[in-house]
Amino acid sequence: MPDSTATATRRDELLAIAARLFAEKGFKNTTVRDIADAAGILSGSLYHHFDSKESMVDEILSTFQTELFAAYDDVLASDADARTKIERAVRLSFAAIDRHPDEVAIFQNEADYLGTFPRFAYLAERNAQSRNVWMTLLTEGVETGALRADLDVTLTYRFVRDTVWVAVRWYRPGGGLSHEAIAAQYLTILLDGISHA
Amino acid sequence: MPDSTATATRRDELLAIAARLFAEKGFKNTTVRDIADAAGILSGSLYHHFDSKESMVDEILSTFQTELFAAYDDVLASDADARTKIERAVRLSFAAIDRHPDEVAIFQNEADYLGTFPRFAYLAERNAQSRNVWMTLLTEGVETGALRADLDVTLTYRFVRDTVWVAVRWYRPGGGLSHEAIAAQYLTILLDGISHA
DNA sequence: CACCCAACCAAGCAATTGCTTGGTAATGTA
DNA sequence: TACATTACCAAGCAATTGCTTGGTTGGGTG
Repeated sequence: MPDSTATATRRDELLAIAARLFAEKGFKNTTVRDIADAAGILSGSLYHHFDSKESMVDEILSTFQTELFAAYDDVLASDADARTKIERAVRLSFAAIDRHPDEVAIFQNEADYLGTFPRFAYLAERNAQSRNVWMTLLTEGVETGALRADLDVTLTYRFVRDTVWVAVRWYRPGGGLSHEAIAAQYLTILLDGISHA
Repeated sequence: MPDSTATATRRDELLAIAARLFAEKGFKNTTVRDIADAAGILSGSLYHHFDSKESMVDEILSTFQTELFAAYDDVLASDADARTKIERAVRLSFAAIDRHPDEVAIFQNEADYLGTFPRFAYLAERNAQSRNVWMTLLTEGVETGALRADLDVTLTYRFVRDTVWVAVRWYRPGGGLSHEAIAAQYLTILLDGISHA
């Protein structure tokens, strides 16, 4: 029996190495020789596993997005109240940063640029999908009275989206602060503000 | 008398063009030919005005940082109360995004990478300086009772810093929302939260 | 009129880039 | 033993990159 696990494992190893470098230095700024060096092989050998450097990023991003949006759909489909769903969506985002920091960083840093190529058109679609999720949750929150009535929902959406994901810039898995603790603190600030009650 | 104004003007034009491209596509991803094309000249002609592509970013970033931190120092030195100073610092940041969107974007996107080169060591220093400003303001806010006593000041600093600057990703000067309006909305969320009172 | 100089062109070079080609070593499988 | 497959190497090519060099132009200045 051919060990398809070992095959997939080596590929996944290389993908993980590439993801780390793309996240650290940027996609364009990472050469195939950088990736190969980090993996202990020659650059040409990468092309035994992948078609192109572009297809590496493509696979990294699309795999991650699929997983992430499945989780969002779960929250949307649940029958909890608006506030609970918002809290779950926030916590789930910080958990994603914890589990896939490189993927989140790549998406944050490169999506705008990569999105200009037809191949990465799905990035814009996912972005619209994410917007729908948050706008739905926030609108429901205002309508049910869980959130302030005078909220600019669009602006709040941007605020929440940006603040949650930008944490990938400083959060390091295994550091002093767990992603759950950060999510909790963030939710406190978001929901109740930093001002003295 | 040689017209030193015209000289400086052409240089500034070229710098502005480079800044726009660096902000749009990234530093590494923008070629000197891109810049020259956008300016209507040949790539080699850029080297009549600048030493290198690197020195262009350098000048763009250092000029902006000098202006920005002068404004922060103003706020810090004022004798207003903590909450007023925080509000002024926030408003001033959104004003900076309004006046220098390209420079802010470049700093946000490239500072981490450029900071690894000795030439751009000042970026890390400025970063530390910015941290000092915010930590001072927030700590003073907690001590004077303007802010909640249970705040994680370091975490709050990161949230404030990130949220303010990340707005450069979607804010467009001259759009429907003024930077003052955005700052006001943001301050409402930050200080009082989005939850129903 | 002779000259100056800022701004630019034309041409190209050396380094780096993504990627290709033909081959090899190791580990299985029939 | 013959064959297949996976993972890799060695060498190099074509395109792109930042930058250099020597020369030209055109609006001023003395």
